[in-house]
Amino acid sequence: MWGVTSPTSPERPLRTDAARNRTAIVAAAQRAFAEAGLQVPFDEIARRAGVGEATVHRRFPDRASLIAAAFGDKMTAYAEAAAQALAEPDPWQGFCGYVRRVCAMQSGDRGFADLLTVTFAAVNPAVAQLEEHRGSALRDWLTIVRKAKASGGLRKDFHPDDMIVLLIANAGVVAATAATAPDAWQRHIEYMLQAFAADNSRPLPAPPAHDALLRTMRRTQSSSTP
Amino acid sequence: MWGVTSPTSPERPLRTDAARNRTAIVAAAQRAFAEAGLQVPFDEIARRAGVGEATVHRRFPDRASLIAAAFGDKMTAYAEAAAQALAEPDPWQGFCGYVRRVCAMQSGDRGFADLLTVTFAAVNPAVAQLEEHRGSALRDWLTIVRKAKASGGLRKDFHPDDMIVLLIANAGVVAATAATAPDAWQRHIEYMLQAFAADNSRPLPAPPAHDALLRTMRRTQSSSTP
DNA sequence: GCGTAAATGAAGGAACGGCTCCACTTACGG
DNA sequence: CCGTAAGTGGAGCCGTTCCTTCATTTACGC
Repeated sequence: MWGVTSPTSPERPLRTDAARNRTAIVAAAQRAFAEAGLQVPFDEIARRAGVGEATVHRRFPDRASLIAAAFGDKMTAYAEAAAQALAEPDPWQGFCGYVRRVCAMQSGDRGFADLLTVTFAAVNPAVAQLEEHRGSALRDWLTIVRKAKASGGLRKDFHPDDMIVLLIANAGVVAATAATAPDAWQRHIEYMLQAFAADNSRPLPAPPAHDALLRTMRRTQSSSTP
Repeated sequence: MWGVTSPTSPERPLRTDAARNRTAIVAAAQRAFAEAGLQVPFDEIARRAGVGEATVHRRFPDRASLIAAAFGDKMTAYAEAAAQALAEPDPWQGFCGYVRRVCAMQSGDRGFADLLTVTFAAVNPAVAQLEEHRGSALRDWLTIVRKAKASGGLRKDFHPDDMIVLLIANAGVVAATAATAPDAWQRHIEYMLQAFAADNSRPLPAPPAHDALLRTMRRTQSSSTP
């Protein structure tokens, strides 16, 4: 019973004032998430939107619904970035460009940084679409990796899941440094890209089981960065 | 007025029952911090120690005092690890071994992982000693880096502060994967070490200002990993 | 033993965040 | 216009966490 989740929903449309408020809430949530991460208090979002807290809860009964509404566009852009990287003529450039681009998206939006390291159970259509975009990006990523290896640019023992760990690491860096050294992530990522290059690559520990990483992303809430 | 901070303090010694409780609190805090990070609720620690919450607050008026008491030994080991790495005959092996060792310490203790990415204002002797050990490790680290560069193993454009970002990244990885893929950090670190090697190194973005990273570590609390 | 200062923890205050109730307001079809 | 269903937000409940108060218990010097 999560009510109407989109202005163009098949359900009975919202009254004009309600639709206006819904838009304001989503916009406020986008700003608040970007600045403070996915766990911003609801009352902060309500305050920014100029509505009561109850209105936020009425329109978005759980955090996942609000997150899905707030990040719909950004997740679309995320999936499109993967598709574009795939179209890049030089596969290794496509690979590097994609990694840089996604990490840059994380650095510009703390909520998005978090979002890329967490999955949601699809409790409503908006959340499901979010996860679909994630899946689409992932499928393209597998191809990006395959072609980058074939081109000789990417080391052969690179595992697609290495990107998940990279995103988690980058989310940590971005969260910690956003206020004080907002470009710190770039150097870290360039180090990683140089490590991913085929030249001079040396043996690595085995990657974690894919299942384990999926479970990692399924963690609901946890506190970690002190 | 933060009471007696060590059983061997110059102040009037604790009564035997109080000393026993203090020891139990520190032991409980070590376990709780290791499992759940630096922000474990005080009542959780009190419960584990089998004392009332008030007793914890009486002995350790603020979180920093308790953290300092709980991590005294580990910070000593941290400083010693740097000194030992310095004694290693092959400077590049010393460098790699130290990075691996410190990251392993982070992976084994979520509280310690957090601790290495945060500094505390020295409000009492125990905290001051903690920060002294951190400083000692840092001084040795500068030498480790210098010698590793001189030996030709470490790339010349490596900056000592790169380790801070690495510790932040690793803390994020460890926090996210501890429950599900506890060895995930190793592969990430090996990638980084290969990137740090002198062979085939390519240009990097400039590192952030050192001041900015110090300010980063001075952040008090923040929530980030969702 | 015993008097006393030290030590204790149950209880409670204050701040916060999620979430709900419900009396009041507003849009909008007729 | 106006009746009504939709919409709203202040007020308040519940759970959590930090921290303090204070009546009771305990260790220890004599």
